Amino acid sequence: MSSLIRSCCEDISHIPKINESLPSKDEISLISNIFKALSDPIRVKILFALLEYEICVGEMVNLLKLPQSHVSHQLRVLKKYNIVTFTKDKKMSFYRIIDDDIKEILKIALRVVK
Amino acid sequence: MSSLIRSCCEDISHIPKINESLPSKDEISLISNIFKALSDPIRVKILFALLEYEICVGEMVNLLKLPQSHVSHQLRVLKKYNIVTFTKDKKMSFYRIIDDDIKEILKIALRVVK
DNA sequence: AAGTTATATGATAAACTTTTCATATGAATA
DNA sequence: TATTCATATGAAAAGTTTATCATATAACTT
Repeated sequence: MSSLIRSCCEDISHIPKINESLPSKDEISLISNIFKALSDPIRVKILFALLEYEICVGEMVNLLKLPQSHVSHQLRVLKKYNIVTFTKDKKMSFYRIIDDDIKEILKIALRVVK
Repeated sequence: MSSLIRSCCEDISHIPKINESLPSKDEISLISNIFKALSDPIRVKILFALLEYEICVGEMVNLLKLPQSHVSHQLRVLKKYNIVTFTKDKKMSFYRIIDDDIKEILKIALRVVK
């Protein structure tokens, strides 16, 4: 992983080769959407809480100490980008992370900043 | 990883336990900054190109077909959040990804969208 | 059925990001 | 040292996101 090829506009072009190796336009857009979902500290805090818990909105309000509508809006962003889903039980919605790969991304990011 | 504890504002509080398990405020802010850096499709494209290459700005302009100042500004964002660094050689700046963990995050995100 | 509780939605102001154009810097070459 | 080329920076318009308040919905309770 550490010996990188150098690509420069002066020498013979690596661009066709690089272009072949890149994800498609749609994939790139979906990938950047995942990271957009994770790019806010409140949402990151929610997601670290959801690593091992399934949490209802009221409990998140207690955890985050933010207005309930603010918490709901943040959960909406996470839902919109397919990071979380929820199960209804009585009056409550219990949120959880959909994909273990997202948990893995969060754990690696924590390792990076540690 | 799949058996989650349910935390609800109605029953005995899991909040002290959850709070202990969470990264600090500063760590959460740094983590969300990593994701902010990755939250734009142009920057994601740049980073996938940098997975196996060290690329100068002019070559990125050729690859992305965007104005040179736009590419420079995007690289600035990636530098600001410590995702990339560069080596000067003659008149040129060759950019590369600093940390293999960031490469790992990008590869996992690609797997998620595939 | 009326009241209460849990969550979601809509509208909007404030804050931030993206994109562009123009220009600056700084290194190499004539 | 003047010119050229590669990259960086600054300012500003356009676009997007965040945070807040007010209100809506929907499901239980009385």
